[in-house]
Amino acid sequence: MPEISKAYEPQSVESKWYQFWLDGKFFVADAASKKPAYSIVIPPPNVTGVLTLGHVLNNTIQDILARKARMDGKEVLWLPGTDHAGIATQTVVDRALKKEGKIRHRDDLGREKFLEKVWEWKEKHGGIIIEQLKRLGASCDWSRQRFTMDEAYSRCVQKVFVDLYKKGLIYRGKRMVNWDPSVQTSLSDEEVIMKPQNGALYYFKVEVAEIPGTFLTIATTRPETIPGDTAVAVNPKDPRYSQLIGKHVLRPLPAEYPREQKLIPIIGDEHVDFEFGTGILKVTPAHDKADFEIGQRHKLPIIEAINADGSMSDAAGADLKGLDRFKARKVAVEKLKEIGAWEKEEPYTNNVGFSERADVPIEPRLSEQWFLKYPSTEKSRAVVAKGEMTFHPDRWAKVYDHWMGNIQDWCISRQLWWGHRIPVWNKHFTNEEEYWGGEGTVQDELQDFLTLHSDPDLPTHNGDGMLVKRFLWDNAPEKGLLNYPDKNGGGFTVFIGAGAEIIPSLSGVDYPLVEKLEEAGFTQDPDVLDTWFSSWLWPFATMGWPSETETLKRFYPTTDLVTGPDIIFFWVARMIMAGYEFMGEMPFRNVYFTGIIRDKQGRKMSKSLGNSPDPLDLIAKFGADALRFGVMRSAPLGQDILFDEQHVELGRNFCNKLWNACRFRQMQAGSAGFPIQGEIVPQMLTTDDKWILLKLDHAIQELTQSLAEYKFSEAAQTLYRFFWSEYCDWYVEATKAVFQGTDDARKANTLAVIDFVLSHTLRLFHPFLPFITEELWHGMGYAEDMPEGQGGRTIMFAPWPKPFDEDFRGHYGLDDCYLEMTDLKYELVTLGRNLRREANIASNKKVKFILKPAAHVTPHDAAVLKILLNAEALEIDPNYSPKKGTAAINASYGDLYLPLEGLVDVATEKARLTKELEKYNAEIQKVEGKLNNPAFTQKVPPQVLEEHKQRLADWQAKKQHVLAALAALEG
RNA sequence: GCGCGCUUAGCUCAGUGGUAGAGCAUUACCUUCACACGGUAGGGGUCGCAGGUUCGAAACCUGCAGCGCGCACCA
Repeated sequence: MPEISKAYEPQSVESKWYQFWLDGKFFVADAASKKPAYSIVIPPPNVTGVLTLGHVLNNTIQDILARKARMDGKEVLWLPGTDHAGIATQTVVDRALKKEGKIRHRDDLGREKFLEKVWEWKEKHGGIIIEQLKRLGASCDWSRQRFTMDEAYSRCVQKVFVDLYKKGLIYRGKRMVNWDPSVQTSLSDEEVIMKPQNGALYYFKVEVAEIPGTFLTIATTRPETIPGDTAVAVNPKDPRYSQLIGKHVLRPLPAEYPREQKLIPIIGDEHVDFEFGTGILKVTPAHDKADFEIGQRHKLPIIEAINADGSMSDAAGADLKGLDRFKARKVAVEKLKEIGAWEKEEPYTNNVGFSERADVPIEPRLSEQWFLKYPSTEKSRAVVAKGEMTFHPDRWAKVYDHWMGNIQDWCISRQLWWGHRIPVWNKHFTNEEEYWGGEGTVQDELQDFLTLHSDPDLPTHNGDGMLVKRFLWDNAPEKGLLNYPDKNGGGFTVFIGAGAEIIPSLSGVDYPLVEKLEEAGFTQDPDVLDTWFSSWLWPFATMGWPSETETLKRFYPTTDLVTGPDIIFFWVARMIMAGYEFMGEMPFRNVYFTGIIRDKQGRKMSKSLGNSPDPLDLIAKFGADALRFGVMRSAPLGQDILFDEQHVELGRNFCNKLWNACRFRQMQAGSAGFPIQGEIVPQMLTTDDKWILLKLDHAIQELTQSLAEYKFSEAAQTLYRFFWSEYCDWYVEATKAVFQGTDDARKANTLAVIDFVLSHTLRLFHPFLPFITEELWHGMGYAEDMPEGQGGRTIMFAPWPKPFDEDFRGHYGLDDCYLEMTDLKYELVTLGRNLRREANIASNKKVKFILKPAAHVTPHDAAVLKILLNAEALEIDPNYSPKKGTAAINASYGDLYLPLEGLVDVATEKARLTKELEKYNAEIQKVEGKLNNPAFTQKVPPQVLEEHKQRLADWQAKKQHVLAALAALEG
């Protein structure tokens, strides 16, 4: 540090050291290393995403953990990568292409061309967030960076699909699913969020067909689905209506239908709540989950009134057909009014499911999808319940447990193009001959291959083995497979799941299966898998599974996972299940759930609110370290973080303080004009030296403890307090007494203490502030004193400071009594400064103090007091007797006098003392009240009694001192 | 509806039965030779409400209120 600027300038420092770390390959994990392993996998951000404050929080924590682990001597793997994020990415690219006017709909391009565009987009924008993470200082092993659609990763996904299928856990079925009409895909239950919506409850009436003139009133929130009604239901125990069960009503819509087409039965079903609405429920099996179940129970027909895109179908009738579902609601109401079926509407708030991503109301829709029955649920649930895997904060364990206890099958297929395509091929055959093919045909060849490589243990339909599945129409329902894949015509369909193990390049079998299948007219299932169906494999798929790689052996299970609680079910729970199912072991030992970043007002960050600052702007303005520190200092465990730029400013100020504290040391060394050698001479240590060393020891202990408990904000506060309030405010100021003196040996020793403290402090700071600490580590020359691999090249591998042991304390004479002794000295200083202030003496005015000490005061302590009090002179006089007009404070360290003649009017000082006296009197009364209570003195533990007695004595002593001071003032 | 969490200074939060704390904000004074991205000293709280346990409650128990979250859901 030859030229030290007055303020820390992060920009050039940050890029310099990040490049240095990359060049040194310091982030690269060595699977062959003998060190104990520490590993953490990044929650992969969306490949096309940009860095948000949420990422900053999350990745700073991970970086702190990783850097701390390196300093603890661990072999650290922090494995980075990105997620293909099916819906999000497809939507982004789709929108961009439309905006450029290149397409009106993705069908204009077709699947293959569209996917090319997505890959182009990925190549162009996919690196952005990774580069941004580097700006933040993330110490990821970039040589192991993965993407969820890397070729090897895709093979993992295929293998998992086929394995789970073989285990009977994946099945295809026609079910009620959550349908997003905007993207036109199914969604899992987790992707649907319920939102209260202000709507109306519409009442309309229907005539009972068998009893003309008798009408029933039905309440519904969705009149537009009336054309899809295939029954009305009442509770069989409801005396008002039970006698009507078995009769029919005339459905009012579509209005143009003839009478016989309007007849729908009145059925009895326990599901109906007779207190809601009128106690009569219209049953729309095609568009409501509960109604679908009623429909199944009563074998009701299903009429689809709404199309996949959310428009009304032909079956909705002439009036509604083609309309958007919400427009249709209004039109349906109008129509009911027109035909005289209308009764009334009431305002009503109900919960409506919204697509989490597209934020549009989802539509329950009957469709054929792939489902997964979750594997390894019991182990996964137990490991958290038993505390073998720890959640921080632990209340999330309860949320997890509840979900695991009510787990539903997972709809894993999506009607998208961007994603892992389902590894299933099928072809419909009209007859057996066509299926078997003639001698020498592709068909025949396929049969031979598949029979050879199929799994004999698999339950079969026609003896074809595992990977060749023939689902005859007749057999399909028995297997719970409803008419897959289509139900047109006779014949049968062959279904082939091509798992990773039979793809030639992996199995060593030289047979291009997929090509042959396609040559034989097979087509691949058009759907892709839910993005999370690849993400849930992340901890081991990124490490080379299914191969038993060295990385996997060394670093799986991972140590910590850091993520947001919003994806506890999407990702965390599923990773745990996948870990047990495929690795036989938990994927991570500890999970840390961050809070959610909100703005100052507590609102979620969002683009539309414009309350989401760009972290890169903040880095440019304040520095990456400042951003990290500011965020960490305001991120208590388990609570949301209210973000305010002031926090970052505080981080910037803190870095500057650190910078200048080091600058101060350099300036003292420079002016000392002699070579510094770092050895501390124990005999020369002052009480201040011992005090700061003991404070350092405390800070090391507290910090180590906080980090072990994942209390990052507490850790940041400890650092802040130690460095600013203890080191800078007291110790540095106290050392000026030495540096302004003439004793070179003392100066050298003080510098040695400073170097000791700073070199430890920089290490304690490094996980939080990687850039500035590296800069100072080298600039201050501390690197030179360390062995090559342990701080000599980079602070990254400098050993994490350990609390002082007995030998160390003994050698340097670090007895805890110095803490108390020095605290008392500093207390005197604060009281003395207070005296100045109360006397209205300007900060820059030097005045004379007289100290009447309680014990011997060394020349060093006297010099320290003089400097800290900003005194012109400090006279030590054990026999001092104050004259009239002298302000005084009385502390354990001694009595301090400030002759006020000509400085202030005595009345102000008198008022101050009187106020103080009142305070002491009140305290004395409080303690005396307790001590005079026999119930207290008899029942309280002796130790507490002693404390109270001592406290009383202290207050009384202070009172006496104030009385004396008042007397002194008056002379 | 079920479950979880929160309520302490203007703000954000620590505080597991014994003298109410921190940071920020705020007020006053100070450009003193590391730092004004700074220094020094202050002011500010019936610890959500009501009961109970206890010699003693911010803390433990019960009830209530308000806020937030998760799950389920009646059309």
